[in-house]
Amino acid sequence: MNDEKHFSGIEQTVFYALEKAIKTYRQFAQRNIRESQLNITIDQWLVLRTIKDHPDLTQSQMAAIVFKDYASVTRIIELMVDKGYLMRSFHKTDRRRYQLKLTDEGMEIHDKLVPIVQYNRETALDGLRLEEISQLQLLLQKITANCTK
Amino acid sequence: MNDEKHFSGIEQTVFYALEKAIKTYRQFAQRNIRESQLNITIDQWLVLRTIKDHPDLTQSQMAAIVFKDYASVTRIIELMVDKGYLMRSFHKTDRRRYQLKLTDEGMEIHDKLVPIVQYNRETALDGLRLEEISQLQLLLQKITANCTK
DNA sequence: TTTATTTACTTGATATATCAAATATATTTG
DNA sequence: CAAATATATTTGATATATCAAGTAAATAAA
Repeated sequence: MNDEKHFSGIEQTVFYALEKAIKTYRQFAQRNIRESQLNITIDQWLVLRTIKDHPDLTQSQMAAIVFKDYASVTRIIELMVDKGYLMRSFHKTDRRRYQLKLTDEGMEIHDKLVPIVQYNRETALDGLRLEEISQLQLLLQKITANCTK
Repeated sequence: MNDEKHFSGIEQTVFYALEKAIKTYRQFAQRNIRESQLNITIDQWLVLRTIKDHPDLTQSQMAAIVFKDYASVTRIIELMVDKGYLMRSFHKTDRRRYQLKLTDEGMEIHDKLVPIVQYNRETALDGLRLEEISQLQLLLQKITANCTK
């Protein structure tokens, strides 16, 4: 009789809540970035930031950090080189690699993004207590571990 | 001095854990589906299942349920029609819409998937107590709500 | 009943995810 | 050293996400 009963599946699972949370957060974050007139995607930002903080990583290591495929990292870097946010030069000792560095423009974008990202995170976590956040993180890590075994 | 200190950003945030959990789960789930020789993606499964359970929804309503874009739903349906899992006929009263129905093959795939999905979920949540799962769900919903305001 | 608006869906463009295959260079082994 | 193997990255193919623009039919308004 109750219409809700028909929605017995996906909608109720934690995985649904998980997908929904991450997608909603991404949309929210991307919207705020766009509204700040910054021409960059969240994924590009993740990579940009990682390069800035760890300029000596290989792309594979970087992929592991941002949790992306090698191929995706290649293409994301490509786009940011095209946009003029990144510079590629050959690596001193390993010719298979590139040496990546932020351009001035890349650095500028980076710096402008930091407070926005900060705001996004704080807003998304508004009303959650610190223990709740670590609890959340812990549970997510458990799920990750269960799927890796 | 401590190398860990350099990893001060993305890696530590809940959002990182969130992305990682959902991606790991998806990979895990997709792998299990593939190993069962079933030619379907997780997203196609979500849509297939929704059509089976709620055959009278519009594609927009469906998009809302599986939390996807209209465009994505269109294309996912397209692919499953091509694969022979879905049949499209015109809607009796509204010519803008299609009437969607699972083919016999679609139904077969669906039924084979149910236990696999069940297994995937159980495995991913292994070791989590029921209260923890609802706690997780609650926190995720809070985040979603914070990003929707 | 013509016009305007809304609803349902599709299409195009671009970004990313995933898997497999290809390239090029480094490293290890025999 | 030459051959085998490993590592770093790219490329191709296909699926999905997102946004914007387009089409067609239904509904509301003038």
